[in-house]
Amino acid sequence: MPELPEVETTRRGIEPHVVGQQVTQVIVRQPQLRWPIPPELGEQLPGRRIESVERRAKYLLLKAGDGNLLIHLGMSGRLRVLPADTPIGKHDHLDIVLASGQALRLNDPRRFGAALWICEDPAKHTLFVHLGPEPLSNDFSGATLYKASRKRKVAVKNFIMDSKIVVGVGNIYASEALHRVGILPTRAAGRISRARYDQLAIAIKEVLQASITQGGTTLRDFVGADGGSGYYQLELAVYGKTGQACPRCGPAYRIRNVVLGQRSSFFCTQCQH
DNA sequence: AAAGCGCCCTGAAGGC
DNA sequence: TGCCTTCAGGGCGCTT
Repeated sequence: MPELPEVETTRRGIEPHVVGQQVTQVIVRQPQLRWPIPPELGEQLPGRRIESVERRAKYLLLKAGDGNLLIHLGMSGRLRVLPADTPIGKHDHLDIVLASGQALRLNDPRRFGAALWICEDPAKHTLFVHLGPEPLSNDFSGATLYKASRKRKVAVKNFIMDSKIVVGVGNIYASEALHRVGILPTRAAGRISRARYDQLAIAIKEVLQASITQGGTTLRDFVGADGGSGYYQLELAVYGKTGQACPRCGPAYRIRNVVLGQRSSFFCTQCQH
């Protein structure tokens, strides 16, 4: 389930293999992803040269002339660069074949991902217009969270997972960051002080950055762009640890699980308030 | 405007 | 063993 660190790791993994490459062919085997892969992708992309691979939120943008290939990995998507004649496997929905003889191959069992062709400036696209700041940028801070949260009654965990507030904070890192700073995920966003939001913003940056540094995290099925393991190496304190001892409070206190906004949330009632 | 939740999908895990 | 059910998850978009 790619979170932002996995997407960034994927971006870095594919970048050297695709930038500067001309696309020779687009092979769509299964167009029914989150949105259907548009015919324009196959019509426009061949013959173009990929100029850059950028990331905005969890979207990857491959710039090719006046258009962009947008890719979202959903929760089970993987991108790999491999020889174009590599036998296809189950759920290999899309190949972008390159002049180098390699192909960028999208595999996505659950098909929550997307591949779109965007002609306009991506920043003006409806998917991007309402996005909040990048969590690792200087545009994101405790002030961002504090200002946006006044009078908001939504649970703080849902609040920090709202892409209009800040992008790229997924379910795992939301729980982890809140535990780090001792904030209860159920607490109303509007009832948290500026000082605590300063800490929270730092914690979000820390967990995301640490995970990117580790080369991406995952629970199960992430494999890096070159096929290497992206298995989660960063120690998770609370996510998925229901019933286990809180690493901060010791064996007398157990991690609890509550569903917020239809997402499992993990926390310790002793050290989080 | 804000909040809540349905939905898209497959595979893993658990129950019987 | 095998079938069935449940759950997981990102995030758009509809409803209240």
